[in-house]
Amino acid sequence: MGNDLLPGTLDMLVLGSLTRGPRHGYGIAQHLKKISEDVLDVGESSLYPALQRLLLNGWVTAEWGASENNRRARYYKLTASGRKQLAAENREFDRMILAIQKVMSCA
Amino acid sequence: MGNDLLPGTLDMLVLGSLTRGPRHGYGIAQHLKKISEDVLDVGESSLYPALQRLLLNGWVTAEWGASENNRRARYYKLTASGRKQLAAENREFDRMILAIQKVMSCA
DNA sequence: CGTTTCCCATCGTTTATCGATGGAAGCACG
DNA sequence: CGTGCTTCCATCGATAAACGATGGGAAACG
Repeated sequence: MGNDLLPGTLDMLVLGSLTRGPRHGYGIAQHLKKISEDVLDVGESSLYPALQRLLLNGWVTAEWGASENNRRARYYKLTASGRKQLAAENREFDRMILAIQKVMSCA
Repeated sequence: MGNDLLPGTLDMLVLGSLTRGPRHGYGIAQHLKKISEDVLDVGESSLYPALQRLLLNGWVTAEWGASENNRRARYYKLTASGRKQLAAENREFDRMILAIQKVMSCA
């Protein structure tokens, strides 16, 4: 039931989910859903392509490991460059939101 | 230089530009650019398809007229249904923004 | 055992936006 | 009068992002 998220924000959301430490894909999806109180519902078919992008750009690294309960899982970790990217996307996002709100509050 | 706007928000922005009265396409683009202080830069090739969508959905109507300086121009006007749509999109947008900000402020 | 939960991932489709392009009509200027 | 700038319309093809459907394997759970 949770609606589509705003396109263009997925990479930022994923990077943001990794600031507190590495997570695996499934964990990222759950984290987003939980923190947003079910507003954001990222399907895995959106998530994994996003993670591929982030890997390609060097914004995260991946490492196989074991999840809390003995299952194999691929942990994604924010790199220094990823942190910069996150900051940049955040700034840009705020800029946009502000601009949009100016328009919306009429003037 | 003004960057891409957030995808998915264009319809809302266009509808929002019409709350104060009818405008023609070119005027909408200028209005957005001006109010947002050059942050939003909607190309006409993004704008006209959007206007077509809005027409198809009955959220705006179009009427030919003359612009301030003797040029032929097509004026787009918000309908009642368009006003409802705008309100709905606004609510949804706020919901998303709030959710995203929750994620971004860590937690 | 069978089912659920966890966790990975790909493929094909859809949809939005953009860049490039084209045209016509008024205006300003030399 | 011609040239070019601004205004205003619009379409087309490419690109990229996100989604739905789908598939599979391995641990845990009853």
